[in-house]
Amino acid sequence: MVTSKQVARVAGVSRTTVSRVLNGSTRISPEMRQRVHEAIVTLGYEPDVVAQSLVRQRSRVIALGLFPQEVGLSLSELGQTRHYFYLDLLKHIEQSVTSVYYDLLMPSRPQNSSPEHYIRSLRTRRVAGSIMLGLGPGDSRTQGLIQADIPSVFIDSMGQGKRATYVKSDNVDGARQITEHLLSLGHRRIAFVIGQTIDLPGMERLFGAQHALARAGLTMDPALVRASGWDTDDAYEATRTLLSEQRDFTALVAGSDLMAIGTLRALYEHDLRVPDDISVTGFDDVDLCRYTYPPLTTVRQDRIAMGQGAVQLLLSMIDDESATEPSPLVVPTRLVVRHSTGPVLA
Amino acid sequence: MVTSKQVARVAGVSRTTVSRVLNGSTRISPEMRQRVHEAIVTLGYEPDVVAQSLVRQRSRVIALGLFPQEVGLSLSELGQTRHYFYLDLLKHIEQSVTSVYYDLLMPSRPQNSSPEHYIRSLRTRRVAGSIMLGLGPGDSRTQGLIQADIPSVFIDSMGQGKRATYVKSDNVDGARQITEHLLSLGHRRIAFVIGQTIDLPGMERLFGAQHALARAGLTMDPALVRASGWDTDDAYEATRTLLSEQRDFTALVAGSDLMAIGTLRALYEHDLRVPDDISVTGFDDVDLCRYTYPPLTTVRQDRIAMGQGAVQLLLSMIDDESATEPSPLVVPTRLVVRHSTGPVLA
DNA sequence: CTGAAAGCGCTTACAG
DNA sequence: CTGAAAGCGCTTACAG
Repeated sequence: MVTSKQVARVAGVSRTTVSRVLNGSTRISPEMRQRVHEAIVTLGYEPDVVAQSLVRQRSRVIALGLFPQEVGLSLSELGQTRHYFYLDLLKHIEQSVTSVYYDLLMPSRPQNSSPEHYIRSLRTRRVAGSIMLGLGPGDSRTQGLIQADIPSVFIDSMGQGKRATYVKSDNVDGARQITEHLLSLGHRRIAFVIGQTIDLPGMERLFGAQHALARAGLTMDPALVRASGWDTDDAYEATRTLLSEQRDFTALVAGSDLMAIGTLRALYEHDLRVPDDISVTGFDDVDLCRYTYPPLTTVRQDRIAMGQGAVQLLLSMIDDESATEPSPLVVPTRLVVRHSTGPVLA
Repeated sequence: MVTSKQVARVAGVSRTTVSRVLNGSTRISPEMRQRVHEAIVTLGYEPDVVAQSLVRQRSRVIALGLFPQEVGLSLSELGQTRHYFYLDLLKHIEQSVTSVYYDLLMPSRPQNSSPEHYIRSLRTRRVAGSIMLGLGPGDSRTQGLIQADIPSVFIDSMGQGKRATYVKSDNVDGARQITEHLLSLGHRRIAFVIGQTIDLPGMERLFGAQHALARAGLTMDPALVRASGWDTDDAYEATRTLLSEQRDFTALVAGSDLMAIGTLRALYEHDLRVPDDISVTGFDDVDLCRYTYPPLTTVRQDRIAMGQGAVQLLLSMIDDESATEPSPLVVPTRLVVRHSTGPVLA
């Protein structure tokens, strides 16, 4: 490999000067700068990032932590329906990270991974920061990260500390909007097939719905609420069970779009038509929404704002050592009305 | 951070000894080993991987390259239906990589990425090797990698060199099996909605089908062959077009399971029943196959063997500098008969 | 504006 | 079996 030493020799300067040119230091005579640049091109030099990481005590790498998990596998779960939205979000994260020339790392995680262990492994890799996507509420990694000095941003789970903050959609407002949409269509008996109530999005969406109901002078009927899990299949099963137990509702709010897909299938199998017999709503606004039958009324999460915002926050923490505790970013959501919802037919 | 120097001091030995204990050198007295271990535990020491990488001239990191792409984004496309199978495969790759304590890296790639540029960026990162998944036939990265000294294995695209090899399913045989299955059910007019003919899996599957037909004394009718692209939607559109032009076929071979899903939808919209009116087959055997209606007859790709095999090959190249040119791994495929295929009804 | 020297945290011949 | 010294390829005070 070409080293800075060789560049220095060819350019007839010291390695110090080469380094300075590379790092855009001022106080370099144009002539030196010129000579060094020529040598760099001639030799096809590119600095060794490992050496840079060592001396700077920090690499240009951002660790990615995904989902609740025991075994430490990050990509394993990505194909699951419950993570469909995150796949899309990940794209924007990667885009932002890549545009500032950081790499994304999936650290291998040992089995016996205590919080300390996890932190230590990030530290020995000298990662500049970490982005944690969709962790569960009691994830051991959160513990360590919020008190460590490694900048980190959590998406869809809460983590706050001197060098940690989080990003999330305004789930409460989104759920409120969509529930109000149903109420305005005349629905009064509304079923809720939600993901889980212990994680952040699940909790908030439930809360938002309750809020909307309360405003309308209604309360949520516990018999119409099912915390099924976030997969398409979970929602499918839960909807079937719900239908077998009672079917006096005119609308069903699913916890996500992919869940709504499961719900739709269960309804069709029961010969119920959407939206004529029952209105159905999703959450997320993934691309598939346009392909369901009928196209899904849902709440759009602004993944661009979320992804870019998360990276932005992270970079500002990385660059500003002395930063004050960064405040969380709450991204607005927006109701998208398609054809899976309609007025109550007397 | 705790350094080996501190460990040495606490244990009352030299850093050399600490290093030797860590790297499992023999020729260490049990007593020394004991003392060092104690110090390590006491201090919670873990070696700095960046420093290790520098001195060893190699990091414990494997770069991941995914899909044909201009912009250098790896995760962006993962959600597309055409990559559904790869998501599953990726899981096994990660599992294998992680079990030997390597990290997976998605290097950020600059826009003007020439082959040399790509190689240089891997080199300055000191990656131990790279796994390239589903690249297109003329990918610029392949060029560089096959002549570079960075060990690399290509999955589903061909790349061979002194330090490069590839892994793929036996697509030819799989396509042959499934075509013969249809032939044995009495089908003679068989349509093919295939992904693309320029990439490796597409080419091989087409070839296998032709082979089976030829054996039966038949030839492929060009009017019944559509190279649509690999997405569900592509297959959906292609099937619609096909049906609008001619419908004198009794079976349809889709290029993948996800494509078969698109095909099924198009057939239903034309009021054709599967398998009574038309038999349909997929390829891959993804989990969704059991959820389609009817469950899909398909060819199973052994993703475990592919993933583990790829990592195995890579590690053997990494560990054995002087290795001879490694031979490619071709993983057997297996016909899985479900309910989307049936005999021709007179 | 420029360079010699020290140092980042490790490993590895080389001596003993 | 053990350690002092050199070195991996950079950057960064410190002098000048």
